[in-house]
Amino acid sequence: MASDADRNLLLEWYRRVRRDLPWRRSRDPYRIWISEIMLQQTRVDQALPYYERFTTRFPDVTSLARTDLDEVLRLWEGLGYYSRARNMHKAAKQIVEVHNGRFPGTHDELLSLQGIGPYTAAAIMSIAFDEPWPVVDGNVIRVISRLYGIGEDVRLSLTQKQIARHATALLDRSSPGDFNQAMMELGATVCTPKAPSCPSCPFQLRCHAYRNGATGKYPFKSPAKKRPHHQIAVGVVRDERGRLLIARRPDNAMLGGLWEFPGGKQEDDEALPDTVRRELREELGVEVGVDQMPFQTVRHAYSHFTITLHAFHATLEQGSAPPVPQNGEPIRWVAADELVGYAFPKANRKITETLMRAGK
DNA sequence: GATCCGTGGCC
DNA sequence: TGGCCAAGGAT
Repeated sequence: MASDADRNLLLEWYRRVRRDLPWRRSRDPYRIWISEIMLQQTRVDQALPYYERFTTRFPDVTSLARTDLDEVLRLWEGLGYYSRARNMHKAAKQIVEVHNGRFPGTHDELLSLQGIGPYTAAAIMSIAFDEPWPVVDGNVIRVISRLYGIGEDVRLSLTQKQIARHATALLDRSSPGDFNQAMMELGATVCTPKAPSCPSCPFQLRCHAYRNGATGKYPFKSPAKKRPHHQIAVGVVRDERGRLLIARRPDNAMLGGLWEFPGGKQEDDEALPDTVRRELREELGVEVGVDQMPFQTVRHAYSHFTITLHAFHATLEQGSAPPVPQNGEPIRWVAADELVGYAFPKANRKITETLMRAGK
């Protein structure tokens, strides 16, 4: 199936057209690791500015390990999938404690690190250490399913194993790093999900999908379930000094470690101000007065549901107990111009931007 | 195996 | 506009 001719076609193409990306200017496994984590489910253009800021602030694994998670999350804010940042911080500590700060160089050692799975371990082994481990990411799945005409559902692990066997057979064992990056570069820039640029593809003439005029049929992916929509109401509680109440989300939760305005999901037949009162009573043990109408409404799409977020001004009622978080996580009263110092998820950040403008 | 986990760009 | 997609991993 795979031949030296195939490998050479791809490598020649890659060495001719490859993008000049910052992580391609280094063989430092630490920097390769940072880039691979950031690029998980994330486009190059979105990751680029984060990579620059992150590697400037944390030039080595030791500096990352000794920094508070809150500061790491602040640098990660907006990039999404925040468990990546929490896991990376934990892995940095593992590397310092278990490996004396030297980045591990075996596949098993990499897999034992938090946040490193089969893809990332293979990527680091091949790119940073020149070891022949094939990567199988979304790009490789798409390229190989078209190249060999694999029509089974790529959501199935059996299909992915089949594709992994092809990737192993095709891998150039003398330049595994370039080969893996070439496969991904091809998927990202030529063999794209929609309207692939087949005339500029090194595999055009040997591609099963192209020869059958069927690039749109590969890869086959079974339909996704549609995402539910929720109404969310939050309270922006202001004290007598004008400070605002924010709460930190638990590390093991969605958006874990980020800060937010307290609130929650609207129940059936519940007015939104009542949602705010109920949620703040449940979460913080306080009684609050809430505006009748929200001062801002934000629509937002998460990975598996969508929300409409309604933000209400609120104040503690006379005689209310002070806020005490029932989940044991920190809360804080902060001035509007201090909100930049905390990591907020996107929908909440839109609220803070309004408040900071109003605070000027 | 199925589900959870963010955000931005694209059509 | 709504759904799809992006260099996946953990549970």
